[in-house]
Order: sequence, then structure tokens, then C-alpha cells
Amino acid sequence: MAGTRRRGVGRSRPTLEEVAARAGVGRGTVSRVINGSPRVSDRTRTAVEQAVAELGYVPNRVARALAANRADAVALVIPEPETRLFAEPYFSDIIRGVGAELAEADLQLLLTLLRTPKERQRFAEYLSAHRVDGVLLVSVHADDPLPDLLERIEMPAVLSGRRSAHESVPYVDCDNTGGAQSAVEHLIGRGRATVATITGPLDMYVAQCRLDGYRAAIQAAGQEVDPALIVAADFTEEGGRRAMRELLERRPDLDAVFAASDVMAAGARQVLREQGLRVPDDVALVGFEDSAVARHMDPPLTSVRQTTEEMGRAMVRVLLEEIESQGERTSKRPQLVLPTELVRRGSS
Amino acid sequence: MAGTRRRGVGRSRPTLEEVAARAGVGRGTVSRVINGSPRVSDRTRTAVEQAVAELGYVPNRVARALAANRADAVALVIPEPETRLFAEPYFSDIIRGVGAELAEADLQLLLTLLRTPKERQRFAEYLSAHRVDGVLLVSVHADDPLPDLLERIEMPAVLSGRRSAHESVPYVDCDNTGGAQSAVEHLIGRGRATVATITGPLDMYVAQCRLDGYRAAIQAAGQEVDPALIVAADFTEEGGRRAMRELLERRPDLDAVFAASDVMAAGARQVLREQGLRVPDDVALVGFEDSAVARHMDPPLTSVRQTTEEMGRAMVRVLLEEIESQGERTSKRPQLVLPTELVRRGSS
DNA sequence: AGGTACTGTGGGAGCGCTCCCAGGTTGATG
DNA sequence: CATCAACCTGGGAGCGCTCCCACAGTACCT
Repeated sequence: MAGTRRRGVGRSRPTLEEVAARAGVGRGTVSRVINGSPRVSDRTRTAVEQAVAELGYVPNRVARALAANRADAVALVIPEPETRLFAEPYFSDIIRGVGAELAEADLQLLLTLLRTPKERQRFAEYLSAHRVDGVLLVSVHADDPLPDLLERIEMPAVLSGRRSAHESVPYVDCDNTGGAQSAVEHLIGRGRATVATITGPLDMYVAQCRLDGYRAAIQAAGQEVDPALIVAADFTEEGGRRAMRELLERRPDLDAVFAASDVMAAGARQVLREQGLRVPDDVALVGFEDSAVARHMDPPLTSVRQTTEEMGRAMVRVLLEEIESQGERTSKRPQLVLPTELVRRGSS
Repeated sequence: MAGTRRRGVGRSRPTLEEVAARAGVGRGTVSRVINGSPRVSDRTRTAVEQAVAELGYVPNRVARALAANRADAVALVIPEPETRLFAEPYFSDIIRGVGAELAEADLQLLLTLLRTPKERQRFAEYLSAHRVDGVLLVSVHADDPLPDLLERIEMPAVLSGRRSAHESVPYVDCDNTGGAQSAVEHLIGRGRATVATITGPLDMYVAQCRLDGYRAAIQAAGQEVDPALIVAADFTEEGGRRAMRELLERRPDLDAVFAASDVMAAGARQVLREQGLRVPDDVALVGFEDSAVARHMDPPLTSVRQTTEEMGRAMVRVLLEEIESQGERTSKRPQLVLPTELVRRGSS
């Protein structure tokens, strides 16, 4: 399979050695200049820099990686079921943030989709084969063995989102509780008396948090939390539809719904239309994520926006810290929670 | 920046040398077994395989890359304006296809977002620094210098989509003309008499093709192509709105619109609603791309689906061919056009 | 028996870099 | 003026692999 792939001839690039010769210094010195070591005299540095410019020298990163035993690359891992969600602005924004921050650090971004067990297996081998310096994990499930594997082989890693309240691995998350709370407060503030919620699967921490936010807002308004107004779904459109029907059956008098994801809000909206209920006149609707779906709904959906691109950037910064402090057995695992923002549109 | 990142200690992995010692053979022989060379006796091969298994040997790909002067990696490049479109299923599907096919070939996927000129510059250096064996270019503009640069440095590359009818670089495209034609034929087949179209920017080849398809279908139905029924837009929602208004002003009697992208169809749909026109009753609407937007419109949008994931896979296959035939100065550049499929929904 | 033609195999010679040690300078200090 | 630390600097060693040359072994001709 690997076969005999060979690179083309290509006038061979100058090497460190040649730069050294040209500058009239030793290899070590050139290396120091290239890597910005302070232990080089200005005269020497200038000479080397000139030789580099004249020869158009570009370090061979493969050689560097081999010699220094690092990869200069970071893997962004997207586990199976999520490769679908890929199309969400969420991922695209994460990637944009990650890409930008990695570019600044001069690291490569390896995109790894883990779909089949075979691919998982192969990825594990990559890890052992020292192909990456660290791993960014996007939306791993609570039962995914990957984070533990990474911990075992001491591979620096950062999660997007927590798996539980007591997440041990470094992570960057957004303020799910606060975002949900502000969404529900917004509804109450607009005079809605009976605010229901469609939650995600409650075995997912993110869903739990958003429900907590809902509860907090209701209580902050001096109301009782009515279990009849809470229906769990699964973050899908169909789930949103089912949950909405259930809610209308239980409490036909409801006048607002906070859905824990835009897609579920879209499902709920369909059911409302079917039943002749107007949005926002009869029922106000708020989602979470501020995805494309939200903007294209009719009326456009009010939603809680995550600063996703910033999450991506933050993940990289956290990962770099982790890599830096490799070995130093400090148990301080950096964990970060970023704010959310309510985007008001026609649906509320 | 690069600093002193060092890998953790980590019980060092076995090397080729150790495997050789264990199997009682030479380094070369182990290498041959690992790489599936046929010039190894069965007895030896078995012995080596056993040693590999016992030691849990995994080849160090960095060392391999250095020695063999290849990178075992391919870059997927997404130039600036497009990083926005990222969220489209189009990209996500391309990436899924590319990822799957690369995994099979045991190559790494490097994701490269080219946003700033600085990033472009840096990328050019990667190329020279032998970090990748080939490049996949997604939606490059006709005036992007990248394809030419790649050609100049003899870096294998494949485009998604042609830049013009006479594309010289290897590419994989979908049948834009045929897709558009089938969409318009569908509208005519449903009894629509006056079918208009909203095109993309006509300096883009893809927009040109879709318009050609529209024309072909109209003519195939024995009708004249009426220039008043053709309005150019820019693939944006706002452009779709403007174009729809223009069309309704020119030909208030139109009863169908083929928009060359889903997003423009979404814009058109808004204008139709504003003007009290029902979809599909008064005006039937068809888009192109079959993106998430299409499914979430009201009514759901009929659209032309591209087999995008397959395009990704095909791009990789083409690229591998190109890499394989490096140096052999055959002028046969592989170029591929994949079929499209009309997905019928409520809007027509 | 000597030649010719394979096939299998070992291991030297790198790939281009970083690491690190030893050695040479310099300037301040006792 | 000797001493010593602080600083630069050159270059050997080596990262783990592939490439390729040389050589032994076997088989089949003259």
C-alpha cells in the first residue's frame, strides 16, 4: 500500500549545513539563530540571517521532528457520530479558531475523523508513533475510552466541553448554565408566564447544565419549577417534535419554550405550526447554539450564541500549556469556561 | 514560539534495530517485511512478524519520512473567503470523503485554512519544506495564484471544481450542467410554464455551467430562452432576495424559479413570502447543493444533490495517481466529473 | 568444472536536524 | 596578574528509518 511513492526531483533545498558554511559559522550556531536562542551574538545572528535569506533556506521540519523527538503537529479528533454534526457552524468555528491559533504557534493541524474501529486503532498507533504533540478532542461522549487512553500514554489533550461536573482532563467549555438561564430570563422578561423547556439527553452533562440554567431562571423569578414543563429529547429534530407534542398535551397553556438546541427548536416550531400556534404571538421560542438553522427559521430563532471560534483558540492555548508542562507532574489541569450571549430574533 | 517543547519521557518504543536483533536478522530485512517487499523468504518474514508482534513495534513515521524523503501526508487547503462556507454540508462531506480515503491509503490529513497573506506565505514554505506529498484544493477562485505555484514547484494537486472549461490542473467536479438541467426539466415536467433562474456570479465557471443547464432544459422543452427570466446574483442570501425582486418586476407571471444555490433560494423564498406568493402553489422553487438550509426551509426545498463525499474520495484517488506518476512527464492529467441527483421536496 | 543469473540478506551510509559537551573568549573580581 | 564565572561557539553523536551495494547461496545452463 505505502508503495514506492517518491518525491519529485525538485532542485534540492539548502540545508542547515550549507547555511552554516555560507555564513562561516557552525551548524549549532545556525540552529540557534533559527530557533531564536538568545545565546548568539548580534554579529553572528546577522550573518546567519543574511545567509538564510540569500539561500532561501527553510528548515526541514521532518528532520527537526526526528531530531527533537516532537511532531510540530496537533491532532483535532472528531469521533464518529459527530462527523455528521460537522456541518454545524459549531465545528466550522472551532476549526477556524484552532487553525488560527495553531498557525500562530507554527504547528500543523491534523484532522482525524474516527469512524470505524479500524480507524480508531490506527489512530492509537499514530499516537504511539509520535506523530503529534497533543490532541484536541471535540464532543467526546462520556463513555468514550479515548480520553483515558490519552491520559495513560501521557499524551497532552484538551476537551471541548466537559463530560461531567468533575471532569479531570483539561477542557474548554462554554457557559451552558448561564446561557440557558439568560435565555429563560429573557422569555420571562418579555412577559411569558409559562415557560417550558425541551432538554437534551440528560445523561449528557451539557444537557444537564442547560436544564440547570432553566431551573435557576424560573426560581430566580420566584416561580416553582413544574416538572410537567420539562421534557427530555435527544438533540434531534424529530426529538424536538415529539417533545413539543408532549408539552402541548400536558400544558396547552404554555406560552414559551426554551429548546436546548436549535435543531430541537426547529422540530418544535413545526409542531407549533401544525397545531395552528403562532410564533412568537402564541408561543415564544428560544434555541441554543445559534446555528445556521436558527437564522433560516421563520421567524428567525432567538438563540444562545457560543463564542465558538474563541473556544477553538482557547483549546489550543490550553493544549500548548499542557505540552509545555509535560513531565512536570503538576496536577493543575487548566480548565476554562467561556461566556455565552443571547441573540434576539423574531421568535421571541 | 517554537520554544523548548519536549515530549514526555514515555517508555521509549522499540526501534527497527531492536526488532531485527530479536528476530535474528538485519535491519534491512525488517524494513522489507514492514513495507511488504516480496523479496523476503517466508521463514524470515514469519520470524520478523513475530518479533514485531512481541515487541509491539510501530514504525516511527517521522524517521521514515526523513529517510524516504516523503511526508506521508496530504494537505487539504481551504482559501479564505471559503472558510465561511465551511459550515456547509459541502465541506463537511468533502472532508469526510477525503478522510476516509486517506485513512485507507495510510496518509495523514493536514487541514490548512488560508486566511491571511501571512498564512499563505507560511503555507508556501511548508510546501517547500517537504511537509506534504500532495495538495487538495477546495473551491479556489479563478484568479488564485496557488494552483500555478503548485504547478511550478511540481507539487501534485487536485482541485474540487474547475476554474474554467479548459482547466489544466487535475480536478474532480460534479455535473453542474446536468444537475441544473434536470432541475429545470423537473419544473417543466410539473407543468410550470414560465421558469426563471437566479444564477451565481457569471465569472465563476460553476455558475456558468448551471446556467447552461437551465438553457438546455428550456430549449429541450421547445421554448425560447427569455433573457428577462435570467438574473445573476452572487450566491448569497441577500443576492437571492434582490434577484427575486428583479424577476418579479420583470415577469410577474413567472411560476417557477431555479436558484443556482440553496442560499439564494432561501433569499428568494423570503421575497416571495413578502409579496404574498405561495410556494409551491404560486411559484415553485428549486435550489442547488442540497444543504441544511434546503431541509429547514418552509416548505423544504427541492434541490440538486452533489455526491460530495464521493467527490472527496475521488479527489484523493486522483491525487494518489498524480503522486505515483511524479516525474514521469506524462501530460495525461486525470479529470473527473461526478453525477448529481435531484432531491424532491415540498417546494416544487 | 566454470560460468551466468538470479534471490535473500546484512549492514554502511546517509536523510537534516537538535542536543550537548568541550573549548575558547571576554570581562569582572580577588 | 591569576581566577572564575558568564558567555559564545563548533562539531560529534545520534534520532529511526530507507536506500542500495555487496556478498553468499542456490539453480540452471554450457
